[in-house]
Amino acid sequence: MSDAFRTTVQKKLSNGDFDCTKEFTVSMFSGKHKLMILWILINDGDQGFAALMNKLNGVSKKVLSNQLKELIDDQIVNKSETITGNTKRTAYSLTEIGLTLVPIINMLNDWGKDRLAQVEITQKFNQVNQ
Amino acid sequence: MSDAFRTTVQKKLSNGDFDCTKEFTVSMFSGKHKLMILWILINDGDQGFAALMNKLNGVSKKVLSNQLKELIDDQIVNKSETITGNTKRTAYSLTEIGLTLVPIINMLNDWGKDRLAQVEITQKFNQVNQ
DNA sequence: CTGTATCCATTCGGATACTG
DNA sequence: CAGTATCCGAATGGATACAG
Repeated sequence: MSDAFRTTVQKKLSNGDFDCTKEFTVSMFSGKHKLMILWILINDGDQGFAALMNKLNGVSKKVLSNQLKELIDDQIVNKSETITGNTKRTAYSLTEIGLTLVPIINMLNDWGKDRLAQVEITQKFNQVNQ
Repeated sequence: MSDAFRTTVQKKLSNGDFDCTKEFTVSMFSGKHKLMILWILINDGDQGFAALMNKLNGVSKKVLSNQLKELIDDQIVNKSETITGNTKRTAYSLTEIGLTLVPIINMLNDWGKDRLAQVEITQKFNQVNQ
């Protein structure tokens, strides 16, 4: 899923058209890796840039950087930098607003799990009857 | 949002990788107009092609056609054709599986409404304090 | 009315090289 | 470690013309 949502929603909103509330919500996680980024922050806690790179398996730095920027822009994710001596440490974490997305993400996960289980059963059923 | 989700998720699934349950759910409505299509079917009941075109405001036939095809493919939407005499009537409706998305879509709508209200209040607050 | 076929512009994400 | 810059290919959506 690309981000036709985010751009379109932002245009609508800046034109005073607020009839896109559900699209607005989806635009929070419509980047290809955003859901997974949020999932990691929810389950594994705060993460540095490299840790996210590893856990995301196959994202380029540019893309990860962009998706994080948008999440920060949308106030879903917070970036903190702590400097100890001459080493800088970056950490990304969920904001309070980001935390309010957790029930939604869990619901998405549950629906997908149930649906995939259904599909699997159907496939087996069809195989048996072939 | 484009449909990087749908394609990616389908590839993962066909490779036996089922670790994308939430992405799978989002892929159900990741096309630019799918959420709105579902919203219309939920609130206004079954619709013909032309009715959807009108209510969607600015979609091209090709795009609408594609998004409907994918929704049908995902078993979220059903297409029925009734022929009376020599006139054919097409109607799109939600399937039983499609109906199970309703709570999710309502949740998305609620979150967006609340969040936009927050943002609006914040903006007014900032204006007052300028 | 309900689409399909073609062409085109834009956007998004991936690979790679470079920087502090 | 944490990015930015550049170039590129693929995918999406829009406009328009044509068809059953």
